[in-house]
Amino acid sequence: MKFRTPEGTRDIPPAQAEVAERWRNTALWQSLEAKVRDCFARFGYEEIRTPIFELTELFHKSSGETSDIVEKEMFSFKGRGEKAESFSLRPELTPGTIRAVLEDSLLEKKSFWKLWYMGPAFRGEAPQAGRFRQFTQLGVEAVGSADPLIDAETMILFAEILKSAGVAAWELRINSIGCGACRGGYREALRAAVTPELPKYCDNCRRRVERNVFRILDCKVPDCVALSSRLPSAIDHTCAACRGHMEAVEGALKGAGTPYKVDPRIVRGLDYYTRTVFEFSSSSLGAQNALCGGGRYDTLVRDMGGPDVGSVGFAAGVERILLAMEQGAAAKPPDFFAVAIRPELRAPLFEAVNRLRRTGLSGDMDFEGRSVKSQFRQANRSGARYALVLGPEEAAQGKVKIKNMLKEGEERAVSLDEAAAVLREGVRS
RNA sequence: GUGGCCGUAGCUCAGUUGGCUAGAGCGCCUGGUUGUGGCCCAGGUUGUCGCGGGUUCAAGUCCCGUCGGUCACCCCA
Repeated sequence: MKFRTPEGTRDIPPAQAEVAERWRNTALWQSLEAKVRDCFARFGYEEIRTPIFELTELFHKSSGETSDIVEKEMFSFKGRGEKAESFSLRPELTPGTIRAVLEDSLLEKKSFWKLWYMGPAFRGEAPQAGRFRQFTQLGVEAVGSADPLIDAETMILFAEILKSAGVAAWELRINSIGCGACRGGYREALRAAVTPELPKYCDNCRRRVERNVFRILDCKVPDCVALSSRLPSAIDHTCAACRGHMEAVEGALKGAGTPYKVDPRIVRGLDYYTRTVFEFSSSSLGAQNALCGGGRYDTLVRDMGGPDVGSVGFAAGVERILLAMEQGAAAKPPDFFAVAIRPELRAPLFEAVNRLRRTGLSGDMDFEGRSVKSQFRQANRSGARYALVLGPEEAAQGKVKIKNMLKEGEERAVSLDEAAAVLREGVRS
């Protein structure tokens, strides 16, 4: 085979292709997409769509220069012409979404927006179970509110998505990393606590002390985990306002019956988070077990040149949700499959099929000139409830025969006009 | 970028200490039925054994290289 998908990318064929990985079929995707849209609608979120590439600079400004994502995982390319700016395929959708909110002056029209999105994102990492170079993110951004209830709402919403998708094995962990007022103090407290034992930490962590101490907390090297478990936790260093915010978030989660755990090790890899951060993970996933990550970002909109308003959002991996849900989905079978007894009847049959389709029924026929037996085999395989049979006898009377594929021996000849009614009646029951 | 494992039919895989013409199950096709599917029966179809080189009388099998996949580290959705 000469051509294959680029490393870390996947095709999603129709369900009948029966590829080994159950999640790779468009029937399953469509059913999840429908459920997800329904959840967003029930919670009052509206869809926004943005380009899949943006100016590279946008990601540097928003996601943070030191985050791994912009540091080494972006697919960047030069634009055309004189200016030849650098563009990048989006590694996440939050920056583009906020950019759009500002560019289209959404906040001038309404001071608070609940937006959702779903679309491809790209990161140049080494692929692995549940990790792809092109993957699909779905997420929300609630822009223009500092209300702790909206933090809780995004989490409750995602839990609802998991429920309706049929993902049972999940866990929600939350943390507060403080605001502009208290984060600096915590940073210093961390540095002070880490420095004396610095040689005991891994190479990575030693670099993190200067660049981003907080990330030491989510290092997975066993020695570092042991060391960092004794470090001061963010919650103890947050200001009264941040503590109050966290308590309100927890209260709302409890009230909604959404189970969660406070985990001081949740830090997040992106620079823009403030106060609430959270992560949904699933034990049925493998090493890459994060389903969804999110949190509050109270300074991002302002940093990007917009008004000083608070926001909160999350992003989830659609492939991972699909991977974690155990039930499959089959394609919807057509209402009928038409069979021509003689090759010369294929043209009139084709006409009949199209007439029935125009009435709203779904149906198909053979396009390979197969034998009658084979056509019935196809009818059976398609899952159609009815076979529509056109042979010399029926043609002579201007009729077609309708055969019920589910009931042995049930056949009746009717005029084409009646056929539509009979099929619709049968399909409905 | 680093490391482990794996590349044989459309799919899942077997293939012994190197040894006849490379196999099974499933699928697919045709027939058993002047115009009837599923079940059954009969027959049929498909291979660059990932690629290149080496050892050997002989390589799917051993060696080297290479490409691809996969899992893990890292990081994250």
